Amino acid sequence: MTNTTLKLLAQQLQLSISTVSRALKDHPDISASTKAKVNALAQSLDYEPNAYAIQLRTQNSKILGVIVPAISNLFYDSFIAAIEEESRNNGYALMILQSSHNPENELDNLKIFRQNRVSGVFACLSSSAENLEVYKKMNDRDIPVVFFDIVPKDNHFTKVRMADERCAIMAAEKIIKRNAKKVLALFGDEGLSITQKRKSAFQKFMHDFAPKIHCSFANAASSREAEELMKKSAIKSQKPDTVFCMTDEILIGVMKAIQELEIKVPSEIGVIGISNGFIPNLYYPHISYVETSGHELGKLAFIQMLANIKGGKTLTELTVDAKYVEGGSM
Amino acid sequence: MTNTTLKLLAQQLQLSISTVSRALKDHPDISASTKAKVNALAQSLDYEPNAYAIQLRTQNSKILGVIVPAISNLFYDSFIAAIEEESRNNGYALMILQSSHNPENELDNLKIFRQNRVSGVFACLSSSAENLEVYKKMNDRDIPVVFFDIVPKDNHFTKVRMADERCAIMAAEKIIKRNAKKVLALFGDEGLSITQKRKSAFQKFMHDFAPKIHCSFANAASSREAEELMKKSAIKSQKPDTVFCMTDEILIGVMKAIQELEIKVPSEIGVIGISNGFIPNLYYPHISYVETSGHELGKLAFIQMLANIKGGKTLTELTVDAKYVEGGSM
DNA sequence: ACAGAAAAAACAAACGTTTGCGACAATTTT
DNA sequence: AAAATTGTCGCAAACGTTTGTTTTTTCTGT
Repeated sequence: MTNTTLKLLAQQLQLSISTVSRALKDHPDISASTKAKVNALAQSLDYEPNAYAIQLRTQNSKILGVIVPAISNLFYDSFIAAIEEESRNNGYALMILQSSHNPENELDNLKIFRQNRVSGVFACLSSSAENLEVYKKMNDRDIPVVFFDIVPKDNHFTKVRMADERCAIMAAEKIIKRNAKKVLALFGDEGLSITQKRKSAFQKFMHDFAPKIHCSFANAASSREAEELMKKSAIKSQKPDTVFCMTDEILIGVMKAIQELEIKVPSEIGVIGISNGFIPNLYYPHISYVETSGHELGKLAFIQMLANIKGGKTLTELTVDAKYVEGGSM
Repeated sequence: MTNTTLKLLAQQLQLSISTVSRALKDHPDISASTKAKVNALAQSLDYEPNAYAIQLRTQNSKILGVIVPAISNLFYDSFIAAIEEESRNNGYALMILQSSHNPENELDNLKIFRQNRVSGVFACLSSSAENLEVYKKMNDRDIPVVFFDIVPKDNHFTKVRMADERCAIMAAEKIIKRNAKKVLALFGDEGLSITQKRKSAFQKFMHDFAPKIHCSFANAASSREAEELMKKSAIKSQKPDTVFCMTDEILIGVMKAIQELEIKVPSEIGVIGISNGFIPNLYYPHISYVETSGHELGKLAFIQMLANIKGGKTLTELTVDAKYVEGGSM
């Protein structure tokens, strides 16, 4: 079955293509009666405008690209869900690609985006390798780029991210309130700027406001490592009475250790994390956490994108604030 | 900055557009020397073919659509990850939309797909409401549809899904091997055909091969409900010694109850689930489960899609088999 | 009844490709 | 030496829209 086009409609109605086109979009030049006829026929032949022809003509694809390290990720998928929703409400379609933490894939994906003349791209850098030239090239072509979560240091770009320092500090505050004596603070991949920010903010705050609390810091690149660190720490004579987990991944490892060693939460040990909330609510008691909402971030990113698309350049770094969610683990 | 087009290249090289076009795709008509020149200039001006013009001309979009109830889902996101990977390897781009379990959104999304003349769509029905006409319409327009996971009963479509009955039976076998005396079997939303399949297969198998084991069956629509059911059951004088969880959601609720009541796994109770593996590995000991891999399913779906696109119609229902993964919970 | 204005509709070009066909030279064949 | 073949390349139409401009039709007021 051949697709129905404006031409087909025009022929059947003995009208010109332009008249049909204008009728369909309710242009004032067209009489009410013709509009009615056109709409009726379009309906019955279920006409669907060809998006490609439109974009070719208008140079506006109404497609946004998203590039994430991995879709299968508790944080990113809520981010994606948010911008997907916003996109649909604003007449945009989404094209989602994942880099799988591989810079090469990232380049391939960006090429697809360029070839599809996306109206904008949301990007989360894959790993620490900042190959920013490509993104600059997109900006040169008037394709706005909004970075989220893992953003470049360069501030020629629009960026949205969580208030990383605030997150860490909020957690530190809670730890101090709990009257902790000895805390184990576990952070993620040392190469990531997000880790550095959270770690240094946490360290500084603890040092400034609770110098007497004994803190041991460590980095765990995986859930497994976090589990090992927790186990080792629990065997020592001086067991920690509170553990801070910078990411869900770390929290998972820590909780596995806690379950295995049958340590009681929160009586024997307090647990606090930074998370979007899914993982902390898997346990009993629920783990207290500082919420970093991918959903919120997505909404914010979308607003920025729209502003970029409509009103030219607005190069800013925005952060979405965090809030503390009480579980029963502190 | 204006995008570089074939026309621009042609002008700068004093060649015709068609020659440039052919040179770029290594057409035998063009001499090696011209090809070299063209490629060189194209490179330096980094020419990117306009996907829209191409599709308008060739009527082939090289874009595939995916429609899922929700991206934020442990199962779907691995499915998506798989087809995203395959797509990229095969020169397709992916357009992902979520229906949010809302049939209306599903329709909107399908419209976007039609307007973008996607080459095919992967669809997972949102809820039990089967509005299949739309999908038939897509097939009429030679847009292949591959249903996955939640598929229609109608067999005019290509479908891939997990071997639901087998999953349930494999779990039942393990339960019998464990010498269970009293088992609590928890299933999901009763309206879903997937629930019915798993439940009836499980029941029948237990009845046929282990009639002496006492089984109580129940449906839980949410994690919360599962938690309640588990708690109630554990308080009874006749506690179950084994619990079967049809989904991750149920497993989460059950484990929360188990942690709260401090029941020992597997000595006091055996736990087995059906899952893609993420959730079961969050606990200590790891929960034993029958694996339903979204990843596998995605690969299979993609193969089916390619077959549909290339070789006309192949209307079949394929299932991917499950395997048992031993944790420490049985 | 007629000029002039307003309303309605048609014309045509453009967006960036692909591709069948024809043009022209250089080379080979008879 | 004429004819056929081959190697390179250009012409032009087409894909389905949108939109500025022009043409045709209809409606005013006098």
